Amino acid sequence: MDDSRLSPRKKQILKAIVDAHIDHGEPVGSRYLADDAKINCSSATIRNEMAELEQMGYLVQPHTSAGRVPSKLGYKFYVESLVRQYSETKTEIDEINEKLRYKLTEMDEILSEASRLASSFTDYTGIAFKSNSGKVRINKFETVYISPKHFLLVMMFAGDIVKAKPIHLSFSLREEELHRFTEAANIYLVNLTSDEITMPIIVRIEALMGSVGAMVHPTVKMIYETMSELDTADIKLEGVTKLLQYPEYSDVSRVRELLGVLEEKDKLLDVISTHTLSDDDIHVYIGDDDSGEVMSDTSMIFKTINIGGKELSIGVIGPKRMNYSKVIGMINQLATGLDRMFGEDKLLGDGESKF
Amino acid sequence: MDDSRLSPRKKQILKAIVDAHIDHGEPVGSRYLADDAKINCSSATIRNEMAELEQMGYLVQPHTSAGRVPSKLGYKFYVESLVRQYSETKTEIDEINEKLRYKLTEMDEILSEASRLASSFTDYTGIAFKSNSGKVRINKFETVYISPKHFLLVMMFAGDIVKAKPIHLSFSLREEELHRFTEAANIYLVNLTSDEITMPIIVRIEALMGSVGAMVHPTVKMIYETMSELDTADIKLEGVTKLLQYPEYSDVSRVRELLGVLEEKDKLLDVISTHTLSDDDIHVYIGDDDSGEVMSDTSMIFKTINIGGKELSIGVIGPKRMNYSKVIGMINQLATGLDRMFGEDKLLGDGESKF
DNA sequence: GTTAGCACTCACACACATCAAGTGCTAATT
DNA sequence: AATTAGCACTTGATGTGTGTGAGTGCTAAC
Repeated sequence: MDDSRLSPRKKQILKAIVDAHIDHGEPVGSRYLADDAKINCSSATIRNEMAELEQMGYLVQPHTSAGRVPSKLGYKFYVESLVRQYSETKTEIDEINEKLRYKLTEMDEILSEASRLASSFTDYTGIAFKSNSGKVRINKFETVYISPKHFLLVMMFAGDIVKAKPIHLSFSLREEELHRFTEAANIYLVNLTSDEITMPIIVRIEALMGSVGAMVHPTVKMIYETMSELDTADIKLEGVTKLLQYPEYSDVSRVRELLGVLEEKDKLLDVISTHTLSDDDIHVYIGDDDSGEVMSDTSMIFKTINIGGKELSIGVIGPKRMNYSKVIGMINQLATGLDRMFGEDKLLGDGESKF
Repeated sequence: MDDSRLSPRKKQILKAIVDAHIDHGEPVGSRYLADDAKINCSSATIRNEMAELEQMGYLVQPHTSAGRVPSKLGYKFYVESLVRQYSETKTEIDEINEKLRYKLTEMDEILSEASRLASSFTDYTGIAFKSNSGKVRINKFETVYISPKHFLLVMMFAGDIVKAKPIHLSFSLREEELHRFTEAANIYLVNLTSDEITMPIIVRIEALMGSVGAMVHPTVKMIYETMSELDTADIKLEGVTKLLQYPEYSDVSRVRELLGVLEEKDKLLDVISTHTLSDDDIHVYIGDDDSGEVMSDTSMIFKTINIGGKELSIGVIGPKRMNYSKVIGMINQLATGLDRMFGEDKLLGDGESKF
């Protein structure tokens, strides 16, 4: 953004307005800025400056006799200056990367935990999601024989991801036959993506299995489903209720609109992917009231990190006037914090006294 | 409940009032009942009857010049007569019992799916939960060697529950050593509940493992965590947003209160366990405005079924004036519906054209 | 036992006056 | 030329009074 158009005092005033608005949630007047915020000039001067800032598009006036509120552009300026300030803390990411890598199997849990933390560190809704970048490939199969009609299918994927699913059959299978299937799977299915599992391949395995060919279909189905699950995007939200404390959401119709979007996770991912201003790896969505966007008066801010080949994003959702300074700091901290969290011994809750 | 106090006409009027209130959400007046509902007497007569019903405690009047609204007792009468009507459909449960049994490993998914269905069949929030009845016991262990620092731990529990978790070590383990651990675990840990895994047992296994004794702690920790997870109660909610469409929740503070309870799942389970009127296996919670209960103006209705030793409850949460008739029918249907759902071939979405 | 009629109650909507916050503009000051 | 004081003006918010309509309870007639 071209900040050069703004004199130092304009910047100072703009920042003060955003700060004040974030604190109190109401339009900011010239009087307040002159008296309580430490701007060293009279309210009249500030009014003049505000008028110019409004003309430049950084501020808007809800109605003639109200104070000013930051516009989308105003927030953008504010946030970008903050991001610049924080962006030094970039080193630790690779560390977590390595540490969390082995937890990838429980990506679900990581997402939940991350969004829970993001929410608990702030007064906003926590969000964590993985995008659907890249198809996963099978490395190797293994099976565990449990009973004639019941075995465990172990799938190992690229990037140290391991998934195990129980398979139930309606007929009996001998251990030797299961072993034969494992070998076949390791020949015909390895190194494929879910899309590449085709009918001819299945038929060939079925042929190999002879009289128990019927076990192939449910098993391959499970393989396919597991791979699809790993491929698809996923979002976890935590602490949605926290938003209700803000006056922005004192109108139920607005709450409904917002929760509606949050509940439809596809839609949310869509909003994220199309409407996000990214600066380094901190992404910011700022809802726009004018252009009738889906989530007006609402902002999202999150950071994307790359773990074991998957992109994982952590952040918060809150009112447009959310405390960006705090949030950006928190998100950066969270990256390192997660590290410690997952590394710590959390068994038994009451410490390890028992063991 | 003692219905004998109510004349047939009183019952008819009471039912009509509940119905009308459920439909329109507003107090019901005598005029409406006389004209639009098919009560064959004049409004004055109905007024007299209503006055008596109010005195008996079945109706309440928000203010002098408003119509009547069913009281908790009124709803109770209404619901009970419905439950009686539906309670014949009791046979199918054993069927689902058997079919879903093999899906138990993914109890999580069953819960999610069930609450999703309950919500989609109605215009209310779906709820599904398992209570923490009974501790799970280990039947057998199995391990799969993946790499020197990485193996898969397979745990089989009573009731055909199988869980597999990957274990990552910071040092190397030989396949033979892993095998030795599996044997030890099958001797010392089988048939225990999570509480019965004690320090002496762990020490003994560590001793057996000799130089690689350090692999015992993280592994047993995972076993303990897995068992705890199976033991603890869990709730899944779906479609919380749907509640916002009802005028009962047009006040944000009320929404906040409700969502607050729903988000704290322990609290919700507590409400469920203490405040529920049960009739057969259909349970009904009716919020009471007077007694300052947690969820005023809100009702829950759910059915409990027993699957593989675990109690699973499915139902909905909605405004007090929810469509009980529809909901009770739906819940009974859902039991059988789930059956078909889980049995169906859902692979590939676009049918099985591909295979 | 039922019904018609009427006086009464009360929430709600509407109009209207008042209030306070905040602006824009002009003229005076530095 | 920039800053400031002062003042008229705008506008949402708040409070008050009144009318309206839905609905009741009661009494008297059927």
